[in-house]
Amino acid sequence: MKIDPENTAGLSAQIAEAIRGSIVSGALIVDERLPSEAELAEQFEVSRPTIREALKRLAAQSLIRTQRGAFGGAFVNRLSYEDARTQFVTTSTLLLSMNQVSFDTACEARFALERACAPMAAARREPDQLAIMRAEIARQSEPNLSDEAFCASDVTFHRALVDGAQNPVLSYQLSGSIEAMQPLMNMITFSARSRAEIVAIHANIAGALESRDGEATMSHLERLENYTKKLAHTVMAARQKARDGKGSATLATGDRTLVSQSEAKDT
Amino acid sequence: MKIDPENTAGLSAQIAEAIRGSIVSGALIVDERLPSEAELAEQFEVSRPTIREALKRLAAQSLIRTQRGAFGGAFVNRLSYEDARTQFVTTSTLLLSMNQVSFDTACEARFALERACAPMAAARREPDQLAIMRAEIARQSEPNLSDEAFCASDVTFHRALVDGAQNPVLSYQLSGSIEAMQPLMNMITFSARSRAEIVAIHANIAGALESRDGEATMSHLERLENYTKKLAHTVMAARQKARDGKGSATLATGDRTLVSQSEAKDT
DNA sequence: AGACTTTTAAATGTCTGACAAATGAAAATT
DNA sequence: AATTTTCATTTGTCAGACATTTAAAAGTCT
Repeated sequence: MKIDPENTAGLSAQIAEAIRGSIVSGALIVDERLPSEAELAEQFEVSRPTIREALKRLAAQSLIRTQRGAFGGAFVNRLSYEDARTQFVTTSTLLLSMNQVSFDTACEARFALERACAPMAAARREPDQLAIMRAEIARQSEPNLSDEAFCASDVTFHRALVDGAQNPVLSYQLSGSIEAMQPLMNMITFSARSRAEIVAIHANIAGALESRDGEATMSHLERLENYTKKLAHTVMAARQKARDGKGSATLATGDRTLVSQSEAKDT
Repeated sequence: MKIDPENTAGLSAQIAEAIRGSIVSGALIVDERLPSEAELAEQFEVSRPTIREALKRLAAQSLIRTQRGAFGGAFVNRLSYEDARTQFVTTSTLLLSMNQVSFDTACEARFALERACAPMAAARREPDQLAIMRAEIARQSEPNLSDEAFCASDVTFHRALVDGAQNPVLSYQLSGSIEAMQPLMNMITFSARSRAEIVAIHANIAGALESRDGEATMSHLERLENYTKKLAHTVMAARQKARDGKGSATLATGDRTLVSQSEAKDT
């Protein structure tokens, strides 16, 4: 593990990379304690603040955790599904909000992934997941529910569906993907009419899962995808009209992202 | 944006979180320059090293980039698909290597996701993707190819398939997922016999995509999944036998992960 | 002897102050 | 007018110091 002081990348970045390599390669195993900051500073021949910056980089990625006090220090973290999911959600959310991803593209990806686990969920779902889905359907039927709460319930519903596949790796990816789309979904204002339609499809999905019918689950999901896209298009068309009204020229195609974007200044 | 000095989370973590919030909420837009470290230190009423640690945390997640010199500073980064993918791959790789994920579970997730984009790839694939797949099939047929090179070619092949769906969000997730599984795949030693089998299935897949047959693509992918699992089980059974030979008692089920694991010391 | 309290050493968290290096803008020079 | 030099700004790094936390070790009392 040697460091090049001339490298423009910066010492702390190089050191972080070196330690990350040791973790990935298995030289440092889970729960193993790293040398103290003072020792690391000596090893890498840099100062303690530099080491600390490197460690903070690793901590930001949940690769290590630190503990104060005697016999404290930095320890290799066991990356939990929850930690991984959180990171995935923040990354995906930012990706969607900063890259002018069209609503259709994001929506298509999300439902393609969700359909992927429909057959597995139909085959393996347990009463728990069905119960959650039924409960969320009931909540979504309440008339006094805010749009945000409706969307949050939607996320819980679909997460239960994904969890029904009983595959933690799939759950990690899909629930992250679904959650990352929530800000986009929150842009849609749901009328009583559209809510009823969505709840009906949700009920279809729950029913298909109950009777362990994977094919039906997939086709209902497809209907839901198309309906969601249609709703989004309606919202965007309305906004487009409002924008046209105040005279500013904007994109004519209705399939751009809903979130407001800063002008893309490519570096 | 106020900070609580009494919070046990640590000042730099709180400050990083505050700035992250400003970025996610849109208060800070892409390519906007943050105040200088000295100014931030004054605003948050902490010292510059503390601010620096916070900024390094954000830099580790590609949320900001820094530039030295006059009119330099920290700038909000536009998160690119490539950056997001890289982060996703490292996170997923670590997750798989540190959580005793069974090979079957990871394999099942990977192929479920890949099948999800098969219909879209069949409908939209362009000559480019087909050309890449044919080229990789040719490479995989070379007899003098190392196992690692064979796996790398495998990744390229499947990535082309995924890219065929023409959905960048899907590509970001799936190619990341496929790449994260490579270390597990590298554990398998491919005999000439098994390579021939895999190449044949790959050819089937390419053919199905060429004729835009989504159903056939999916069924070939399913065959490939089952064959991959079978291969892994054979390898694991052999290792199990070797381990039994030297007398150490281990798990009897053959579906545990291939990678060596440290004992799980739950915190 | 055993249980409880106090001490203590090690480690991280933070601060102050300083210097080096890079960088672009403005000023000076040709 | 073009080029070079100067210069202020900002990040990168360092050194040393003190505060705070923590668990082990030593001490004390019953």
